[in-house]
Amino acid sequence: MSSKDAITPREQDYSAWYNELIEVADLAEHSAVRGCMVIKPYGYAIWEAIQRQLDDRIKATGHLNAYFPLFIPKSFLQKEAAHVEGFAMECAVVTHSRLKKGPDGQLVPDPESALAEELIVRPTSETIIGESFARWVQSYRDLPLLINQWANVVRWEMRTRLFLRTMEFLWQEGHTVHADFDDAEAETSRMLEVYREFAESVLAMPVYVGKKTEREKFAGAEHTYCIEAMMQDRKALQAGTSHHLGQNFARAFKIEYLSKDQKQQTAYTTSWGVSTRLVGGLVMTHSDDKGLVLPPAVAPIHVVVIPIRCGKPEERAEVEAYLAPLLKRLEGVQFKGRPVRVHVDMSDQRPGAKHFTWEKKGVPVRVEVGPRDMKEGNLVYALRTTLGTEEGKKTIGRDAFGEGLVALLEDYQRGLLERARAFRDAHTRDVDDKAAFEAFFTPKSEERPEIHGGFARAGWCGEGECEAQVKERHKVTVRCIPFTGEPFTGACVWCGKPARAGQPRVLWAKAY
RNA sequence: CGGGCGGUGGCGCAGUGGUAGCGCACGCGGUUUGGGACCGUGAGGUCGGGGGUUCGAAUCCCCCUCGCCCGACCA
Repeated sequence: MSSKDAITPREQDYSAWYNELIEVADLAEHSAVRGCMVIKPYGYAIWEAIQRQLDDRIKATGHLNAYFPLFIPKSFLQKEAAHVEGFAMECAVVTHSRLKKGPDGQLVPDPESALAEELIVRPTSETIIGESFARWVQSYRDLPLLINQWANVVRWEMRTRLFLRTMEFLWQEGHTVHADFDDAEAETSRMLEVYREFAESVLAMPVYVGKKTEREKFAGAEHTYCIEAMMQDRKALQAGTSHHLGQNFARAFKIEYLSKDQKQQTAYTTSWGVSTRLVGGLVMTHSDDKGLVLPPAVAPIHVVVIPIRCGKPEERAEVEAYLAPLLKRLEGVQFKGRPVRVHVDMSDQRPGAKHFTWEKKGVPVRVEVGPRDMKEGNLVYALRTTLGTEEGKKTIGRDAFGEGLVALLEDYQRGLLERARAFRDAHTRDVDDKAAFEAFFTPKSEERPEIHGGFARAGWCGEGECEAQVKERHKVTVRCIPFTGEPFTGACVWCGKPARAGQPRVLWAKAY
């Protein structure tokens, strides 16, 4: 693909579109290390925006940040049976502490430096943190213990995709300790709600909330709650998880406290996380065939100004003088608690080329300033996506633009959420008949196998066997058992036995 | 980890045994500038890595590696 060409349209090949978009928007690239990515400055700025705003919420709910080691002694991982079972297949293992020159001059691990106990590069930190928590928690007065860490983790994946699944990824992982089950349960729910609100108000990504099935829950958890988003190819993306770990890790690591009535009690723990995968979700929720589309809340740049003429020093000076009152006006102006970010593109590309560049990078508002506008006290602006309203550029007074910018960004942010919600709702359907269920998930065309119905709400008996068969046959899984919805009294869509009592229709979908 | 397809300048590609090329991007000079400018002139590649066959390998053979797609696994 030459840089002059447009990217592959979504209709033609959704995967190719995704990969090319990440390249042309300059978000990330493959590294020399298989399965690992380099997050480029523009992509990292999006992650930083996510971090900042989520970190604010994590702190607002009483959590403190801390940092634990990258390396986990193998014996720690082994202490929780289900946990080690779940992660054993994808662990990077450190076996030696130094290199030496081998017979052929190549560096090899020095056999004499073999570690007495091998170290695992953390795939998640429940165990290493559990070991600390056991010492930190002594009394009921130490509870609840509410900790979060921002970190990288490694899971040795066989098949990777930029942002969606890489061997190393960045995330936050909250780890908390509570006196009893109910308090841990409240925490698990509270943080899921933080994620839901964050996804919708910051990422403009509508999500379904619910509980994972036994098959899909976190290795070592009592139960797992999740937020699930629908991508434009109608597949589900697990965008965040919150786990009630019960006493599983507390028992394994002896996280115990003396209660008010002088009894030694085993604590209850939770963990919850979201990762750089959200950036991939963001891309697949909003972007179009022209490139990235970003909600202003996470856009590294809110407004890019494209001067029509700025080749000569006197032209630049004129543009700068014209923009000065606007930039001054916007100083200190905030959107979603962060300064409004304006970039003036004085590079020597032609105006059209600048439009294409910034359009691909998803900047919400592009502003043109030309000789005509400067004469008339105006500027011309265009939104990255018009969201179905009237197309094209609008002329507005320079000062009026400054006045109205925050409202413009707010409308745009809301518009993206509404559009995504409408798309999701249009492709989420109650399906009660097995034949209809199968038809729903059967691609309409060989050429575009990814296009299928979307999310189906359907009855489920609750048996893992049914789930397994559906996955085998249609690559469809239960994404979650929604918290809301009428208890469903009909049959399991697959086996025909009665749906599990008191449970609503569950959410079935193909997933990333 | 299995199957398929790929790796030639930053990007996209041509080149099937005989002097490594093209387009875009890039540097310099100039003319331009309201949706991807044009002219002139330059720079840039031990052809993914290693081994083999050959007088000679980007090209043929073997091994490795990385990427993409499909499976199994997974945030």
